[in-house]
Amino acid sequence: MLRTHTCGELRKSNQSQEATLCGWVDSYRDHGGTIFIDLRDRYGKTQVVFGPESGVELLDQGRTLRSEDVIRVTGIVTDRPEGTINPKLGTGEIELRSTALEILNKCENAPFVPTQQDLPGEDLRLRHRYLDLRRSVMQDTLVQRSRIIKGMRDYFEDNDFVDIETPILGRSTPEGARDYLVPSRVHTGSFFALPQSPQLYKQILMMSGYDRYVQVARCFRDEDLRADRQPEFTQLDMEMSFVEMDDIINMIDGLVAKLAKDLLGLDIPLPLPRMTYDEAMERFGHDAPDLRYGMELIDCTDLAAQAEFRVFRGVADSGGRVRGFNAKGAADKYSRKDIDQLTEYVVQDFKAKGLAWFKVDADGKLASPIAKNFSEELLGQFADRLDAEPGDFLVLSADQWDVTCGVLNGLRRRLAAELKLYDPKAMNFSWVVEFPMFDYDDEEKRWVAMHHPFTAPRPRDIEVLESDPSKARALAYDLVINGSEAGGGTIRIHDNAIQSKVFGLLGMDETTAQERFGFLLDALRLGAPPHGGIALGIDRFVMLFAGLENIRDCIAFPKTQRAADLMTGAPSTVDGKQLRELGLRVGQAAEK
RNA sequence: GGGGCCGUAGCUCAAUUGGUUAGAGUACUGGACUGUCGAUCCAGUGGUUGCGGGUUCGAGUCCCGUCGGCCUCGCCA
Repeated sequence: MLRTHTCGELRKSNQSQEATLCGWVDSYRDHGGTIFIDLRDRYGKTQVVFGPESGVELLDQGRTLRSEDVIRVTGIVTDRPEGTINPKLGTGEIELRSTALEILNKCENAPFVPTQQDLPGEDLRLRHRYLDLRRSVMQDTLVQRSRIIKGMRDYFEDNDFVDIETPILGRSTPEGARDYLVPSRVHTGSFFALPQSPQLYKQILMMSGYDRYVQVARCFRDEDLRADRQPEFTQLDMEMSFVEMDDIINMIDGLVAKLAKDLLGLDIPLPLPRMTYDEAMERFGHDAPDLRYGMELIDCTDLAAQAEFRVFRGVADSGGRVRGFNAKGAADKYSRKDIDQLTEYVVQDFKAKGLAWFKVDADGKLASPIAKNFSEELLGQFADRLDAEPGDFLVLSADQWDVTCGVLNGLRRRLAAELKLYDPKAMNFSWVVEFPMFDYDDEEKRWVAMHHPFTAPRPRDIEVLESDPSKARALAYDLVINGSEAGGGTIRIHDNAIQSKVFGLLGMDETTAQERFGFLLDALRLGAPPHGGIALGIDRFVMLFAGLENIRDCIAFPKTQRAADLMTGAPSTVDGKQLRELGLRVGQAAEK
């Protein structure tokens, strides 16, 4: 090693020892006859001193040092003089009196320095990621990430899971997300797909007798990005045989409790609370409700049906819903202009036609531009239903059920953030279970799997599978942390007949099913144990555990919203030769 | 594919209703200084206001297009 100690290591007990440190120049303070350098590595900072006793030559050399130079410095560990101890540094009681300096690499004209107080724009940070990753916050996050993954691996190892790798080059399936494709040179005109998840492989592993499988798996989905979504992400993927839903959930409960204890020092009572999908949508309008605050949704459709107000009655009469919630004491926090903005938000983002609202005045009466359309008695009933007290702010959405879900979930999250209704450090874990098996796709005019086509229905729903697919509920479960989906899994179908039936419901004829999933259908007739599993989004776990607001900050080399790597310039065009070898020609749209 | 915000010195930002020579902090360069730790003090360098077009006597500012970053709806089994 070029160093004897790290920059976070030296203490008073090292007094008078000779030590050699390597690191980056964090800052320098030149007083003429004395120069101070804070030398930094990922372990900490140590003050290095070049003084008169260092000699003219060394002092002049020290004077050339600038931020982010990489140096190797040897000196004597010395107690700091009275009154110059720096309590902010772990090494603040000592300093290194330099005797030799080697500049390993100068840093010239850095576009930004990791120590500057105002963070540069994110494009610059991504373009020069090596500078950004030197920031202590980024280093702490990546260390936290490493610990989370180790915690997960230890936990599953302790529970007799086997870590098995599955292929990155696999078969494309049109179901689900868009695939990233890799052309095959050997099979000209054919393509591999990068895995959206190791789903089928892990099921096959269950049929192969590895009854507890785990993998830290990289997954790829070619869909548009979000603050919490990257095209390339990492899952903690696991699968178990001879289990029921409770077994998987209990296993993950134990993991969550362990991670919360080890990393955050939190004691999480188990079992984690559960609610069904139907309950979540009814109470919160979303399948990953944020339970850190209240403002639960309340149905008022029956009251709306009695109103003269056409918007309400029309919606009630046509099978829609009128629902809302009460933002306690928020009436004076929202001006007419603010409410106009809320209205614009729900109209633009959730296809609402408008937003109904009331402020509760000092007498407990509901005040609003639309109040004149209601009898006083009916207003009183709305007030009772919504538990209205003076100063409350009530919002209501009148529309088709799915629109009211979107609108009210959006408003609930927005108001909770604006009104600071929760402690940003609070952690809330819960399960949402029994998702619908299917969603109806209006464009394709067919049923599509809500989770994936291998999901088992609740046993009692097998008979309604064909008669009324919308009623069938799945043995599916999502882990929700602070209103964010942190993982999801299902019990799988382990019966060939049911699997074929589900493929059929999804509009897949037998030939297609055989072609795409023949190997699975075969395996389901050759000794398939009941099995199920789950995948946890590791990036989101880290993000939520670290209290970060976007997923890029917990990934070393993330993509931008347009799915590009600004540092390397990926994706890029390739040589004509490479294309010819693959038998590919780029079309006009791509050339433009 | 739709909606929104942003782009001014290396970096972070300012610039009145469209009006004189586009400013500040920081970084950088030179100088002073033996105890600082956001060192301090003095002086200086630094600009195609992302790019292209338009409106105007006059555009950083208004309009259109385009590139890039972010947020979001759709999308994400």
